[in-house]
Amino acid sequence: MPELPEVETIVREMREASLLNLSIKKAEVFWERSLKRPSPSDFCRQITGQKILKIDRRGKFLVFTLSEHTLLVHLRMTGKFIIGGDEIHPHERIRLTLSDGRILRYEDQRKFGKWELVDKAESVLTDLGIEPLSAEFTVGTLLAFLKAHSRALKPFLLDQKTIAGLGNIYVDEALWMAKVHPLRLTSSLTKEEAKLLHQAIRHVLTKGIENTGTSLGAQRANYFSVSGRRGSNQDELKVFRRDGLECPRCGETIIKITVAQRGTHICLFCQK
DNA sequence: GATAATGTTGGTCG
DNA sequence: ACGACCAACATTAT
Repeated sequence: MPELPEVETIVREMREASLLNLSIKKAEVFWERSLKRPSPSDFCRQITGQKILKIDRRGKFLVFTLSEHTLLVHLRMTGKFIIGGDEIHPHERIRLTLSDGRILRYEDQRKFGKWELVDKAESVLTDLGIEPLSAEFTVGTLLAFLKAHSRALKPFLLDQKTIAGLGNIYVDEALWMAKVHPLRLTSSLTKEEAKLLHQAIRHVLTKGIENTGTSLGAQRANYFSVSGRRGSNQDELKVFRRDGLECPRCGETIIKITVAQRGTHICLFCQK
């Protein structure tokens, strides 16, 4: 669930919460496999005393630049950060105690998320594709990517090696907005369709960030940001999880199909 | 109460 | 190179 807009929201809220320039006083690992490397004991020993110099996002990764190392965190499906509180939550996997006394807790119900403490972030991030909200991501670059492959559009957009940060929600929304079917072959898109798709991708991601992310459902398992606030972008979704309801553009019933083993929501009238 | 489905990614196997 | 399938895991919906 945390896709680019959700991760971006977390980064911004961490900066606003003044985590920058604090140092890490203590680290505790409650679930070892949430840590990809190094070992829990090495991790705790190495990270203790390091200062948080920068907090950034690359694709769906959170990138913490520390004084000696870089901490990379991928939230996968259910990872989340919470500042404050004291009791250990049942889903809490790792905890950092900061120099001002505050606690940064990492919860991950399904345990898919991963932390990694590395010397150089590049070693992990090199395989990631272009940032879709960067100036380098133009219609021209998208068109070149589309023509370079011949595969279904949806798996292409979900592939982090090409464009970094899109997930199931924002891909369905972007495809609906651009009026293209998820099974269309990348190589078959016209220049005009590529332009619409480029606009749509940037639009849904920008809106998602403005709305501080998408929080589906009412449960705790769903996305909420560092502050505990839910996002509001779920109210803006046009097709995702809206199967059986009317397409907001043409009134046709939205259907759900499977594409690349992922639930996929489309309007068959709008997306041929 | 069993079974299916769930936002992500990485691996294997054709 | 690409897609189908599975695995990691816990919880909710059917």
